[in-house]
Amino acid sequence: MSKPDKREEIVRAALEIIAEHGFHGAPMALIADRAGVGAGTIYRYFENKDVLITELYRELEERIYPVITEGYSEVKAFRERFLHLGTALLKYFINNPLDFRYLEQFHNSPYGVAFRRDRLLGEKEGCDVYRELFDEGIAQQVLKDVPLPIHFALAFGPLLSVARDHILGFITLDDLIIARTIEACWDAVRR
Amino acid sequence: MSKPDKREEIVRAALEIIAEHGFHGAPMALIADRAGVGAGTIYRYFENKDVLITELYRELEERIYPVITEGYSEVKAFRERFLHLGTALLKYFINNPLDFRYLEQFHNSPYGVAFRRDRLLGEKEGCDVYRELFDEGIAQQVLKDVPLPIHFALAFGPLLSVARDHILGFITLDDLIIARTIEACWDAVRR
Amino acid sequence: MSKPDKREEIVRAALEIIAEHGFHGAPMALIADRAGVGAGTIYRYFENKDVLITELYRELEERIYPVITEGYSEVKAFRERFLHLGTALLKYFINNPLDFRYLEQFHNSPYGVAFRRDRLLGEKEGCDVYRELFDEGIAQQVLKDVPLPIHFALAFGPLLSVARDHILGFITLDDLIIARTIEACWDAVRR
Amino acid sequence: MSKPDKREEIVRAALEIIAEHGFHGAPMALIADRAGVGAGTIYRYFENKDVLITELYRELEERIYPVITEGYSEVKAFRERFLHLGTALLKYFINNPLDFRYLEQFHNSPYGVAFRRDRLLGEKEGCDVYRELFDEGIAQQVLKDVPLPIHFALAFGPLLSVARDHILGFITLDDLIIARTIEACWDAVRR
DNA sequence: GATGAATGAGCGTTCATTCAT
DNA sequence: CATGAATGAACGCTCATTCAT
Repeated sequence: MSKPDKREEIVRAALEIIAEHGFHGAPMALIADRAGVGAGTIYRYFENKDVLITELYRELEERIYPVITEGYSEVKAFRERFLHLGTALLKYFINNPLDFRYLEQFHNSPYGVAFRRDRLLGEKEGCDVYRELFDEGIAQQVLKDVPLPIHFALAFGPLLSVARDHILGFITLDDLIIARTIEACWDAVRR
Repeated sequence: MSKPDKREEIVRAALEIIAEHGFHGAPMALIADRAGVGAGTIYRYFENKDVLITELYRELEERIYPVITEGYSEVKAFRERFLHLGTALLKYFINNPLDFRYLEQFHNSPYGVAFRRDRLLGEKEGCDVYRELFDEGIAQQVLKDVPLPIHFALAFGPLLSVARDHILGFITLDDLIIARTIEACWDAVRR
Repeated sequence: MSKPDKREEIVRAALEIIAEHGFHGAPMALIADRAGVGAGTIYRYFENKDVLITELYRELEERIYPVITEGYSEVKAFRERFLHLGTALLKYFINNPLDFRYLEQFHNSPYGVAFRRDRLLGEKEGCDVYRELFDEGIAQQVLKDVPLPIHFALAFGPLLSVARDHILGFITLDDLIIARTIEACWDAVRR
Repeated sequence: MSKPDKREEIVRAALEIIAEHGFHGAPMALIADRAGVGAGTIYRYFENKDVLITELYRELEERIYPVITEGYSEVKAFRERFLHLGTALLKYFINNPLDFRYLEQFHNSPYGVAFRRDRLLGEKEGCDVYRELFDEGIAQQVLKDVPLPIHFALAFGPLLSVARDHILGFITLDDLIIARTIEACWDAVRR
């Protein structure tokens, strides 16, 4: 197993175990085991558990981005673009429940809060397609006159909630319901 | 300090610490300290940490209910009732950030999932005003034709997200923004 | 409930619980509960748990003595007396399994060792019928020429072992087997 | 210190402390200390305290067996074989008082009872020399006509009692007394 | 005298991290 | 580089004992 391979295995193992059992149900020794490496090896690639967790988050973001933006064109109508990005994200979550559950764990934790604070304040790079789209929508007065974070909430709030319910088995989403949900989000944000 | 006082102090301390640091950042010894009682004392009132956590959740629910429903009248127009309940809940969260953060911690944890499963399947009692309202709205075709959990997501998803952002200091809500946010949620669910 | 009653209830409860679950499976609070008294009340009658345990032992000894010696006559033949005392003790244990298990717990513990040391060294009073009988047997050369403790071992060792097996359900004793067992013990000690 | 060394040290420390103070007088931390290892280290070798206790018991059994059976020959006369096994066991106990006291603690505890039940019912392997010897003696009518457990009681009961007395300093055994004691046991079991 | 709520030392156990090999 | 045995601080929880009522 070559060096980058080990790193990858560690990240994969961490994703699986943390998504399923949470940060505190994921001992480093178990992650190492599942990754097929020694416990000490993790510390060659990640300074400590916190770094591993944060790094994994960043990798997930990067993995999602190209999937979301596939077929996305900035020349399409605004509404269409909104629906595209919403639908793509929701479907990504449904198809990658481990990723979703990890992201949820992360957001709902001290890690996530600190991360988000950096994002908002430091203007670090993120899933900026969304930001650009909303900024444009506000500028063009297609979207309601509320601050950006409210729009994020109106769009992503239901989306995450619906994804969670689906993954936990409380509802079963199909294409029709997905479409109606995203359109409802559109009703929320549009003027 | 009288008997019920101690229980109350324990509950208060647990709320504070868990809201701030999560379940795993809240050792029983620290809760006891903050409550001004001995470590063993907690176990006179709560069988174990899990029970304390679940019980605290239930108490919060009970505390919230009357506040939410104050001034709520079933004879008012549907839209008005929706706005009332949404606004009341959001304001409650803003005014009681510890409660909000605790509820978030709870929902995003095995406790919360199990709890919710019971709610959905067992039809246990809960914040049923919401359920009744949505059921009525669907029946009367005031609301969009999507399953109940989708409506919950469309209404509560943004609300929780907005409350979180406010409490974490990412935005500052005022009455106007609150009103616009809830109205946007109304746009999402209404036909 | 009058004062001596409470003491009696405590002793009874302690016997039951300790016999069943051992010293460490018998919290004072549980004993108090079973006795129908407050936890603090035990300390009015017994200085601490150790004293309760030792006191209970002494009471059992006193309870056993008259049962054992009933119908016992020092004028009967030596062998007959031996068989009487052996049979009586074994039957007592079988009929009072709680007593037996308590005594076993006690003997096999620091308490028991200290107690026995006092007995042997300090010549404190005990179940002296046995001692007198064996002393006489040795003096009269009816018994083998080995020290007194060896005789105790030869007589009581099998007896306790057999009682334990019966109480634990490994064997079922009847009058015939009991008789044969005690006679075998007689073969062991007699010249 | 190499790996098996640590395990050995832990086992030795556990034997010492438990033999001296009983299971409940032997905190894991103390065992670790005495073994010269960290508290957590014990758990690398033994899943938990119960497993350590049971494992230690098994090791003692295995340690004893070859000592007992040294010079034992199945072709010798029955009486001689009985005396050999009895004497060997008693001497082993005298020479290894820690082993003896540990075994006593074990037998007189839930562990021991469960263990023995398995032995009797499940026909698991154990110190089967004894069983075979007694079975043969019963079959050949050399031994009295009583069930096997009675024979065990008649032979081991006094033996354990005598060993205990010696180890606690209540008597001092020498070869003569040992021989007489075992011969007395022989008188007990033989027809 | 009787109570039982309160205590806190002490237990068995876990796990992030280190470091000799 | 990689390992995994070793660590020990920290956890949740128990229970003998005390003392205000």
